[in-house]
Amino acid sequence: MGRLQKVRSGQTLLWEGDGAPVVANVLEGVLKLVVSTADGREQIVGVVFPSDFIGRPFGKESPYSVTAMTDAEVCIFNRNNFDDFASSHPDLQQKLLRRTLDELDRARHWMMLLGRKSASEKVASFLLEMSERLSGQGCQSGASNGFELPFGRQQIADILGLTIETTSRQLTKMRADGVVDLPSRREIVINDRAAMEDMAG
Amino acid sequence: MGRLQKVRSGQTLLWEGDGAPVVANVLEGVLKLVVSTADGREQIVGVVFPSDFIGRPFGKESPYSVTAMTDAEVCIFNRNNFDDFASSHPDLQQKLLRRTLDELDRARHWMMLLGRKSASEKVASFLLEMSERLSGQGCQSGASNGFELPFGRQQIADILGLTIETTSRQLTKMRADGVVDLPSRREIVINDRAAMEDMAG
DNA sequence: CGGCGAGTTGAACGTAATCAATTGTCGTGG
DNA sequence: CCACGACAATTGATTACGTTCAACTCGCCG
Repeated sequence: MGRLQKVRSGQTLLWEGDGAPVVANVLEGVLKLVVSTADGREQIVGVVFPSDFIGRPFGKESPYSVTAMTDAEVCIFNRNNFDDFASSHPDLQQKLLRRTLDELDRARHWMMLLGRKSASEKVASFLLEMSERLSGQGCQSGASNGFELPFGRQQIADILGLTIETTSRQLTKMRADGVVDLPSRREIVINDRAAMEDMAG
Repeated sequence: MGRLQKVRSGQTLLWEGDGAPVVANVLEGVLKLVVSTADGREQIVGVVFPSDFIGRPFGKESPYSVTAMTDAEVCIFNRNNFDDFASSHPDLQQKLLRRTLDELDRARHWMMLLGRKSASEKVASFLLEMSERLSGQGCQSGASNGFELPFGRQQIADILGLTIETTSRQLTKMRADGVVDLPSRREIVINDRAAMEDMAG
């Protein structure tokens, strides 16, 4: 019933406003959910990791684009089939409900960040959340202090509602203050977690 | 099984971070969902109207406060009872899932507003959305051009991630430009909907 | 070595925040 | 009915933060 599909980094799986004929499960890789304005500004409204769910069951059209940030692998279902299947499988539906409620909590928490936090607070909050979510993935459990981000500066900016320059400046400053190390473009090492948590507001 | 409860304007039903022992249905009035920082900044992450749902099924603690913005009336359920009941009633669960998915879409759309829109775009978007949501409530169907907001300037600011001063200035400017009328504190009349939609970005 | 894209750094600008004062509105009591 | 007080909203002046525009650096691959 599900179809395995490989997606290359940068490739878009679903387009904002399109009729969304599919839902999917992420097996491998990281994808982003993006909302855009007419004049090209972008806001990333969600980041999807393996075992997470993609698409909009019971809906007409996709409210956002879904694009791979790394090479990825997803298991695709026809939406109508899936809707029917879900309707007749309460246990699946409950699982889906729980996930959706979690996503909603996360989104609302993020709204506070976008609406009320300063640039430095945004970056600090972001690094802490990524440290948590990525270490769930990685080898050891618990939040490890070093991790590799699956995306570049521009994408961090699109998540935080900042420009790439401001994002870069904040990271540079954190490094200067000794709060983090930046061994390579996409690697982050949190030196002083307590200081970071203070900064996050 | 449900218990009717009246709530006075300003009264808080659920506190952020508290164990949330209840869920509820709104019968009458308007409530807000609020997330706060340690230093007192507030962001409204949701506005709840009659027939909408409140609370966090299948969760430990409430991720936000719920406060009445007007006198209100809600139907309260014990959360554990509700969870059990939902688990054994797939139709209810599906309804809840649909609602939650809708809320998630709305929240994500709002993230774009908070992260990427200018003050004037925010206010315009806000007025258009309220025009839609409130006219569903009111007498006639379709979006009517005049409506009464259930909240004051500070609360609009807390929804848009702005200060009260900026919000006020934007409204004044829109009135000066003839796009809206402001017959009283809480009344809005949209004169030029097309212009408003342009402004919304 | 050269060229390209991603990232960093710098300087000037602009938007919204902040601080402060004034106006307006509503409810209460004289 | 009007005067008053309390609170909400508006308006003004100034500041600060993040954006914008531009130049430059770094790492990587041909």
